[in-house]
Amino acid sequence: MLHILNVFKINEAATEKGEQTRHEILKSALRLFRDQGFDATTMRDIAADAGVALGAAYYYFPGKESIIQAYYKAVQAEHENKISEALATRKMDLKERLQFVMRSKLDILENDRKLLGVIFRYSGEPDHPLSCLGPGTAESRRESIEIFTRAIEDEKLPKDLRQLLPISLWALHMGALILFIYDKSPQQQRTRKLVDGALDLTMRLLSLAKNPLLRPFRSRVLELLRDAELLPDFVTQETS
Amino acid sequence: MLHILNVFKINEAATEKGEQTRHEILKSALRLFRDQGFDATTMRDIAADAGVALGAAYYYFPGKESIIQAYYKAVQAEHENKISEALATRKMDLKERLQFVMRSKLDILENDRKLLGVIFRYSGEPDHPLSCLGPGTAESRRESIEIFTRAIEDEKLPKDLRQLLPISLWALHMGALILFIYDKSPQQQRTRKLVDGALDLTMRLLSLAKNPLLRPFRSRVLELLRDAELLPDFVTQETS
DNA sequence: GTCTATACTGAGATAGAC
DNA sequence: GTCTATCTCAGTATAGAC
Repeated sequence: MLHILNVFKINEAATEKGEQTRHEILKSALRLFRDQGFDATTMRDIAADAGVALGAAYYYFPGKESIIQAYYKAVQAEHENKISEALATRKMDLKERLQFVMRSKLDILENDRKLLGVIFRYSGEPDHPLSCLGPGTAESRRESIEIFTRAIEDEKLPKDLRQLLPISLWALHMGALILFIYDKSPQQQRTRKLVDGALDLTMRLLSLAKNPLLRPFRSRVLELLRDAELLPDFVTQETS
Repeated sequence: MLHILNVFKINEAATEKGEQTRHEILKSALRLFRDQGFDATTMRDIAADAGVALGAAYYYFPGKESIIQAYYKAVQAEHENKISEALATRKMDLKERLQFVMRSKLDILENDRKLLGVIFRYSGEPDHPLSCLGPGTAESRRESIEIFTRAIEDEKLPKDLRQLLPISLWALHMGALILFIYDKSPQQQRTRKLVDGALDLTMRLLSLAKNPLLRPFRSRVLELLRDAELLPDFVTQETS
């Protein structure tokens, strides 16, 4: 039952009073969210549990959702740490690297599948600052895609695939998170199997992509996504 | 500026007082939602606009979200009507039929892209009755997938593809709706182009699927989805 | 800048009268 | 079936202690 809060230990050590309080509030909030669910937990509960006044909670976090946002940022930070560490110490081929990226993400989120759902709450509302596909989260999304870019950067790949792959893998990863949330199988085996299988297919597709028979498809897909502005430039930048 | 409310005309004609009131509330709600957005509109606004008391609004709709649900049901009903009519009157080949299904859906939702976002609000919360992927909306989802099943039923297709295609097309359609919501291009050309292009690719892939070179992929994909319980049986039935 | 205490507002939801 | 009155509670505002 290892929880994500390890991340905050960095802050917890060398910190002034303010950061300490902020951390306490965050800790209480996450425990309550995990315990009773996001909607059932009130800001008053959180403040009470953290031993501060309601105003203090609002002083540090504009609202409940921004606490979730802080949590997800911490998740991403931990994910990046895990990956940097693994890339530095182990020798892995492409498939192993991608597997590591996917699996470690699921491992981190394992006990927080309910919290994760809140991340998707505004996915259909472009203008909401927490829309997981909107401009408000562009930076976080860019970082997330970057992880995949790094995982494939040593690979010999044609330029177009180098552009296409990270965003596709990121999309796969987002889909996996959704499935993960709905997955009632023990230890979410279903999701883990699907991710492995999908990566396996991706590997095969990659080597197949060079086949002359499939060339037209490859450029067709790229053209399509480019027209729809679904390539990274769109996803990572502000749309006005 | 043709709006979806035509659908309700069926009710509007032969109806008792109750249905009439219900319809008035729905009509007011949708107008206000379109005008000021879903969250900015209160049940009080709706009741006032419809000329009934707050309690009356709650008598007919358990809450704001259930109004959206009623709206989306009407959308689906209209979609089905349009398609039945088109299938009965015109001769279309497979691609034309699928294009018609996709395009008519976008046409119906054209002016309600903001409302549409609410449909996705609980996509990350399996237990919420309005989760667009959860058990609570299984019936509506089944109907939606059925539309695609009907659109391909006259086609000569191997059994496995017959099972795989409707759910894939439905997924494509869901993705298109998301893109549609975010699409700021005039008349949402981007989304429409993408849908056309994606269908074009689908057609090519279909004919390619018979190529011996791609056989292993086909069965691999199917196996993968089956293991992940992502084929219709999962999506349309209750999960306990 | 950090935090407490308290009170207010607005909105979703419900109970019970008619 | 419909209305009025009321409840609850998230979020805000504020005034002031340190």
